Amino acid sequence: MFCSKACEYAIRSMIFLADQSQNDIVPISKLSQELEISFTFLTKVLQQLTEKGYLISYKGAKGGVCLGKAPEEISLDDIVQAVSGHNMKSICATGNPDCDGLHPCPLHDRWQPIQKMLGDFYKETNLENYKVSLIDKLIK
Amino acid sequence: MFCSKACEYAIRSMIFLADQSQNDIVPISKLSQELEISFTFLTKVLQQLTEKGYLISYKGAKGGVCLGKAPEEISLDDIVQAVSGHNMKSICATGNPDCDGLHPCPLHDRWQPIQKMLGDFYKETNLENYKVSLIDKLIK
DNA sequence: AAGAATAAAGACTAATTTGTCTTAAAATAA
DNA sequence: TTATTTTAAGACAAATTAGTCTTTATTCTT
Ligand code: FES
Ligand code: FES
Repeated sequence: MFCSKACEYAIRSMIFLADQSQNDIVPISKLSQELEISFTFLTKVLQQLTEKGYLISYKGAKGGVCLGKAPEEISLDDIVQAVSGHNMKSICATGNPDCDGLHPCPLHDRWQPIQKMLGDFYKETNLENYKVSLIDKLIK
Repeated sequence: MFCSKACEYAIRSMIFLADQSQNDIVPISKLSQELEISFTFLTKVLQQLTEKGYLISYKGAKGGVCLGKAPEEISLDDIVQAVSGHNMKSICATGNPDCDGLHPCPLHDRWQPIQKMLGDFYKETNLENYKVSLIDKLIK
């Protein structure tokens, strides 16, 4: 819905890897089993993350992938951008390609605060803090 | 991004119609010109809104479409649902088909407040109040 | 009654996304 | 070295979405 299937698979895979207590090397076959995603398709999706440095891949026996950066250095927005080529920063509710306020669509004023929170969520959520609910954050 | 092109076209068309001072009958050809959307494609999209009663269509010379209900009776969520068949109420950030809290994905806790605001936005925004910014609403 | 304007409907095409299959390349294990 | 395990890469197929084209039915105008 918000992003493509490919994006969703990427996010789920990255979270799975972040959940490994050590930054272990996990074969994509295992990821595909655990997350119930087609192995060959997942391989292609994760290649895009490897290209951008968010994953490191190892060929051969005992090979697989592991996080390429510290968990707090990888945001959901990074993942979305790597896989789908655009971020969640300027999404217009009516499909305007640039929701920048210069050429606002009729929904712009009302949509903007929602859009802002959405963009912040993707940018500020990373593989370290994704477990912390935003409500907890407000309580503290 | 959030919805399909068809959805975006539907929302833009409905807002255009709501902006007519009277609830005039507007030919789809005019909508397609003003909004720069393919005429034949737009015709098919708007047919779905006519089926659900959100539009009334008139064939023949001087024909066209007009709103089928009072503007405040038509929410963005109604439009999305009519055209794409699903609403914005339970959207999981990782593609989980039912984001209901029973089978939460790893992002659920953190995502939920955002999801709530998003759902409320689509449900509470209608063709009458879409111009009112949510910031204004808070100030009052 | 005849012609023009308009939505409806259905078959078709094009583009994009999703997914499969096969082969190659690299690394480990025996 | 040879076999096995794994990612990489590219061609292909299937599904979904977007868009076109043509015909029909309806309504207004003259
Ligand atoms: S231009 Fe549409 S929401 Fe900003
Ligand atoms: S199940 Fe994924 S956000 Fe609720």
